[in-house]
Amino acid sequence: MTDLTLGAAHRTLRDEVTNELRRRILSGELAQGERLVEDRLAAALGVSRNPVRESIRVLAAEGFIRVVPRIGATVARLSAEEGEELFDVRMAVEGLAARLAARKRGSASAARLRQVLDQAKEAVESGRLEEVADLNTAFHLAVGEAAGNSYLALMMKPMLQRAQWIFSQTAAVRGPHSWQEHLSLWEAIEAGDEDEAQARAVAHVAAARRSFLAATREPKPAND
Amino acid sequence: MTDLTLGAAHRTLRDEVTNELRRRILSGELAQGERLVEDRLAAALGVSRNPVRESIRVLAAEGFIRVVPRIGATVARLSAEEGEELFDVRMAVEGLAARLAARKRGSASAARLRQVLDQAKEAVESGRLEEVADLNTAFHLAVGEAAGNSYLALMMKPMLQRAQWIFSQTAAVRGPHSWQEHLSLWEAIEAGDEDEAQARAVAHVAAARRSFLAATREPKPAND
DNA sequence: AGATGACCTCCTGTATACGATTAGTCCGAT
DNA sequence: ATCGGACTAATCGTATACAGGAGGTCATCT
Repeated sequence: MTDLTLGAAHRTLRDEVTNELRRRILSGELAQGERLVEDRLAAALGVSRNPVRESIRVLAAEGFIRVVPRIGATVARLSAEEGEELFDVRMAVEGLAARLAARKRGSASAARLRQVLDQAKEAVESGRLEEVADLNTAFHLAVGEAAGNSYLALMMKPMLQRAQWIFSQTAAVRGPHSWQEHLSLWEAIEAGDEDEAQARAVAHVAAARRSFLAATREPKPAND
Repeated sequence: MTDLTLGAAHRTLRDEVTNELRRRILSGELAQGERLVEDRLAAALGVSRNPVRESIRVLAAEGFIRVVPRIGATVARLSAEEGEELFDVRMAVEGLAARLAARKRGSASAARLRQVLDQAKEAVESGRLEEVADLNTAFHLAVGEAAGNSYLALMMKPMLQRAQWIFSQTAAVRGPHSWQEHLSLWEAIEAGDEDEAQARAVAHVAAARRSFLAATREPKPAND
């Protein structure tokens, strides 16, 4: 490992493995219910079992992996109900995040919102769809960070990744329509209108829920 | 390890270590900012470093531990602001939990609520204060589980433990008064009154916040 | 043929070993 | 006396080793 990262900025193998496994789960490369055999993952990633094991514990705490003692780890299974349930949590949490972000408008992290919006606009227009999904999550998380509540942001990260996972599974990409709602939410936050920001955040999640339900009820995904 | 636990019910060392470390953090035996040296913890608990390392990752994901690569782990520090911030999150999340629990009244997990209430009443009357704190967390978590939303319950567990941690640090035990509010919340849930259940849950957290603020503003804790 | 039991393989759980980096300490030079 | 640099101890990051449980397979018995 001739690696030039210095000091605390060093990225350990366990972090790289965690991010890579999470990415593979979110993208569907690792399917729901698939076994995660430590030896094989370690060999595939070119590391020993230890970093893999530590990653598995973290991803289990985040709810992406199910671990049974002495049996092993599998990618979690997400029933349709569990998918739908998440939206209730999101409405409560993201509504709060939007309200607090509006209250704190103009903070440094609020600028990040505009930045993500611009990146997303560009990605949508270029048709880079996988990137759009990541930026979608990034925007929602940026709202959480703009709220200036550290635990809220800590908690939202796995929640939003789980949401991204659900959408990647159901192939219900909302794309451009979704970004107009983001823009609208951003305006309310910038205006410092707490009630409106919360309402728009909740409405946005509710719209995502409808899109999810349409996609799961019918074979053909609603691609609005 | 001549240990008779069978099958999936087996408790691994990492689980035991995780629970023990979490307990020590919540109780204050491990102070904020204290270094967690893997070797020493392993020796103190009579295990090797591996279970300890895996525990550290989990507790870091839950927000109780801060890890800096190549430097080590320390018990997280909680500023007064961070403590206060948590209450905003709790009001949003626990309000939702109470509403959903009221919607689902009569489910199997709703019976658990009554059970915890009874245990707590007994513990309060016997003056077993440490147990009361644990039961307090257990009650709030039981509301989360009665909501019938798996991710909500998953998310609430570390959140409530964090709340318990904060209270143990500030020595702001609310005791009996708190349990009357619990009883009142339980009644609203049992009655299936969603609005009232949410309102009472939010009010309960708001009262806890006031108690927390009073305890942090003044040296002498408000012990209502 | 179906059921039962022994064996065997795979894999997890745990421990130990070693390399690398950090931070503290001591010494010398200015 | 203070600053800088080299040495050293402490401790993390990673790899490897080994024991024991879980599940499958095959043969044998009924």
